[in-house]
Amino acid sequence: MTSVAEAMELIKRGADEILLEEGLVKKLERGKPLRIKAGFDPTAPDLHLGHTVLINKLRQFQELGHEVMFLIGDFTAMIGDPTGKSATRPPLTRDEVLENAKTYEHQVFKILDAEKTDVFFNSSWMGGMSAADMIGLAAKHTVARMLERDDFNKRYKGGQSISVHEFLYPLVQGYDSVAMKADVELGGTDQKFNLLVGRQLQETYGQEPQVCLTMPILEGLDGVQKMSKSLNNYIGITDTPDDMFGKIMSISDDLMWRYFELLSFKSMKEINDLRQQVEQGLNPRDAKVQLAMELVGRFHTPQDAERANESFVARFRKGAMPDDMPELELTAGEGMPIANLLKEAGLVSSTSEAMRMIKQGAVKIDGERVEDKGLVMQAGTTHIYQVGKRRFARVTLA
RNA sequence: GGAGGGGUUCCCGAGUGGCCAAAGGGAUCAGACUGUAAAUCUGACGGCUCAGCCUUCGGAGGUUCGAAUCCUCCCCCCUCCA
Repeated sequence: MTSVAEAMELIKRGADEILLEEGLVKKLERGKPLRIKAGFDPTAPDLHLGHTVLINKLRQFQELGHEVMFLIGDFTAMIGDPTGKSATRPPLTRDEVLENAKTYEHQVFKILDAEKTDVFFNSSWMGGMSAADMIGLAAKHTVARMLERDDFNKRYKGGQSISVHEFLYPLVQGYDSVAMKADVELGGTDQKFNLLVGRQLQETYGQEPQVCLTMPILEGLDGVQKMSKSLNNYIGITDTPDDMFGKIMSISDDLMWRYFELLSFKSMKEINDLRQQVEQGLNPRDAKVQLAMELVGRFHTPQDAERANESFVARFRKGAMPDDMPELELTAGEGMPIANLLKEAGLVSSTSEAMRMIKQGAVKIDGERVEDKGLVMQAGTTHIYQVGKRRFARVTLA
């Protein structure tokens, strides 16, 4: 049995803020499994490692023997979270929501134990709420308190519009905590306000208020901006083993430690030991390999991780070709100029780019650098074409 | 509804008649180097039948030998007032 102090230390790892810490200690001291809530928007089923920071924390609670409640915000998705400056989202159909939810669960259960996770949909209690109930709920909170929220406040003061329904989002999210009798709710730091509304509503409804635990937003591959698909600095959990491995190897040596803390299941002691070894001369690359192996192994298999590692070493340290690359056949007629071929094969986006790549010495055929940009490839040949270190294709001209 | 300001190449942002395919930064890509797709340095960065040509500066017209730059109309965004 883990002591309360030990549990607190685990829980605090990587956490941005715990409100209130005393509250959590008190709950833990009762020795009963706590009800841990985390809500997810069913609009974006493609998870990346940034999302998993929170899910890892859930897993930790699960390992400590608590009850994880995974909430799919199918009802709240209709409102659209006003957090940040997100634009109005198109409403989803029931089928889309269910489809997304399924993908979500599938991806999430690579981290969480499906057997020990309860999945909830907030439409199951919100859907039946009448207009009168809704007004009742709205009556529990004041405009002044809503305006305490930083982004509402800025928008209000800045003269930007706030739709009335946007005030409902935190209320509904808060009410979810009431309906689920949550002891703890997890969220990103940007969710702090919403989480606190849950606390307040629970008190209004005569429940012990939940503890709010916020997790930091993970930086993307650039190490500066938050990881997101639109910034294209993400590592998707469905990325191929090679890709995932490579992307992790591409993060800076500094950022690596942040990833270790937030993404690795290694204990902080192990991580600190590793860090010390690097300070004493261990190649940071080797530490990064460990991280890459762990994560690829988690989302694929340990064998995949092993293979990805081998192919990474072969390709980037020894300059070998990858084992599998796209194979395609193009019709050449009377031969095809190299620039067009590269474009057709999808290795470059335009013939202009192809010309540039050739000038820069980035294009190779079967490992031989191409010097002549007027080169015409004959029909009936098969070669491996390469642009840079990462783009390959085996092309047969017919 | 009224008064101002603005829309430039992926993003930010200079450019107010020719020297503009358009400064600078970011992102990206390539090369070199290396300890890695880290870091650093160098270069490229609209398209094409590629040392030549074609198309871009919110949209449509117009003025001019010549327009991102001037004129007209239209669309969109922002700020202030109501």
